[in-house]
Amino acid sequence: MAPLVRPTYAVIAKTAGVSEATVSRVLNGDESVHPDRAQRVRDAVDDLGYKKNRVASALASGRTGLIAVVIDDELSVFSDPFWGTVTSGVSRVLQENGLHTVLMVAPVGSLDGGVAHYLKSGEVDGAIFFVLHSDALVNNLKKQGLPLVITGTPHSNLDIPFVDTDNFGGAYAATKHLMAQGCKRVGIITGDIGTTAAKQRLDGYSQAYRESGQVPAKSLVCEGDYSFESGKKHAAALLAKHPDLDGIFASNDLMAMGAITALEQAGKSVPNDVRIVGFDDALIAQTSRPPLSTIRQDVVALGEAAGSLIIAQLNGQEAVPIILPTQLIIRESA
Amino acid sequence: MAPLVRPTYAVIAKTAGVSEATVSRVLNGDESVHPDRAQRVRDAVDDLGYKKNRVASALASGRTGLIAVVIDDELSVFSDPFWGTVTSGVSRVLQENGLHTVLMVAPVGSLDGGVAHYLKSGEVDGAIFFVLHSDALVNNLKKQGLPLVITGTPHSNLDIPFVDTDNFGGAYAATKHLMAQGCKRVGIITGDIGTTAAKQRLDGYSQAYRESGQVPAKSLVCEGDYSFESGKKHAAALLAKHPDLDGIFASNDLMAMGAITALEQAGKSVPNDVRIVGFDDALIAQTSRPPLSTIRQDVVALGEAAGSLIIAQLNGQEAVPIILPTQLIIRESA
DNA sequence: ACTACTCGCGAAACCGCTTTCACGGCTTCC
DNA sequence: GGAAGCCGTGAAAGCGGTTTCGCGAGTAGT
Repeated sequence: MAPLVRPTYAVIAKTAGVSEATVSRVLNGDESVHPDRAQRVRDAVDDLGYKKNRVASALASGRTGLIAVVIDDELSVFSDPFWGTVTSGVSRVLQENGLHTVLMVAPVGSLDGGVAHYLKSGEVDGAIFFVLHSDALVNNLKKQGLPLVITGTPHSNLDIPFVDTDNFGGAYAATKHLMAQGCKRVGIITGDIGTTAAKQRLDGYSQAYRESGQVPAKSLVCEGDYSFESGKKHAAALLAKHPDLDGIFASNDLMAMGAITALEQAGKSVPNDVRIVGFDDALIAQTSRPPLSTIRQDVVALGEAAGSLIIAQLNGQEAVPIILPTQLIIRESA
Repeated sequence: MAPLVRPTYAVIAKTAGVSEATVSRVLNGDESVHPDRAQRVRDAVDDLGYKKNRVASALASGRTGLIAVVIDDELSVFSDPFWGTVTSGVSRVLQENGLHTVLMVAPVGSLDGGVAHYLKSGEVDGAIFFVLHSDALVNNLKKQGLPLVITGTPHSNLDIPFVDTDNFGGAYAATKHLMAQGCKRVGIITGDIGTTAAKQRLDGYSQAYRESGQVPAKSLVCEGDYSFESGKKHAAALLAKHPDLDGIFASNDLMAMGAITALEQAGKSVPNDVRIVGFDDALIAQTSRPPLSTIRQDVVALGEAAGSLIIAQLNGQEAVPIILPTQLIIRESA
């Protein structure tokens, strides 16, 4: 069993017959130590079951081994499995690299709030921002030289590395698929158009539409809010405005399901009368009736990419934005 | 703007005209400092925009202000919004108390793995375990005096405070409700019976059944695995065995939805022929068709309770298990 | 053979905060 | 009036690593 008091460098140094400085060198991979002495140190470490005290190490070196994952929002964000899944991806990559994930779920608010202070206090070696409501804090942190990563394409050009799903490409593929199935009049229910993801998906839809030789009517575009209810409401509205509607691309699966509900209530059959494609490939896409055709994004990979960008920065490597590909999943709704 | 180099006690002490010891006392709420000097210190802190270096503080005091949330499983756990939601509850409570959440998603494995080492290394002031596969590690940590909390009732009596939902009461209420609606033959699709939660829900069902003057037939009990597919499969099997089946209590909403699908495929109407109640009140319960009657558990509150139990222990207070009540939500499926 | 470097290694300063310990000044009690 | 006790305070010793600096030995250059 492990000893009650954990050994320190002093003990290692004595049993290995070297100085504490040498112990530190060996444990930090300094090559300049003679192999024999290095081995003696390693033996002592093993014998004593030594584990470095990361706090002391952090104080001396200025590196804490902690990366903050900041979710600038209320708790509700986490009830969506999306962010939880991204977080697990982040966590895994960091853990593999000896780093740990500190979770901060809170409205970030001002530059002076608790979260801001924590990030500035040097307690973390880097930060990953999920939902970004204001650029002020990240700009400030960037100036302080803190390695940062943003998930989702930022609105403005922040010159901070980010990771994102290929929203444009996914929406483009979804719309193309609908048209390939023979749809002539395809509506879109977007997400909050204030977010870049929603905007990019709309752009992908528009592009595919134009390539079919038509211009999407303004009235075919509805701005939803990613909720089931909004999908339902806008699908009903679309149908009312366009009785010949035969396709809908919804910016997420939940709205797609709302749309299915609305259409069936209106006596339309999915996919016979109207075809529907969602986005995300969430769990509900499979349990939906009919099972939902959708654009799969690899959410864990998104988190892993974010983690790897942080690590790249810590290693002084260049960190360039990462855009992950999507995949069209064809089920029964389209 | 904040100064480039952060001030230290030395600076505060000099500008306030006191010793560093006094600065420390003031900043840690020691009452014994003369009010005037204390105020001078506070003024200096404000003027200089001082923020305590928590790493140095941690080294000196032995308290890191970090609480680990350990999920002893693969990443997949997080694709279920359940744990993400619990985590956000934990995070919020801790943050309010000046503590931070360190997320560890990994198979804990042996007593010697990375997670185990981290927890033993004194880098965290406490740990909250979510999915617990083995008692060995927690027992070990408990012996070391680390404040611990477990979510979910442990199998064995570990004498470690835990938080849980009133699984028994919820299942009891669900079954009672079905019977009150006139159901005579009610099946149950449980979760993995190896988990205490699944067992408790089964017990609640059995108890309600018995109080109706009947004994639930063995063949009315199916062991599922919380997946949509398993709900579908077992509902079909139940119906095959019991053509007079008129009610199903499913241990979670996803299985309840699977059951609805199976029943409708078998030509049964929900709720007219068979009534169904789920458990969780997940998002999908509302979007289900028909909308699912279910047992709501307050998942955020579960996390908050876990956080508060950790805090209680840190304050030297007694930490007793917390069981959170459930609520019957009546929609259309029963 | 003598200076000039290099190289491995240990002594010691240092990271910034906490906490013990002891001291000077007061009050309290016989 | 003197011993005893209390209180607020500062000096200084840690906490357990990391890192600078310089020394002595070994190698090389002339």
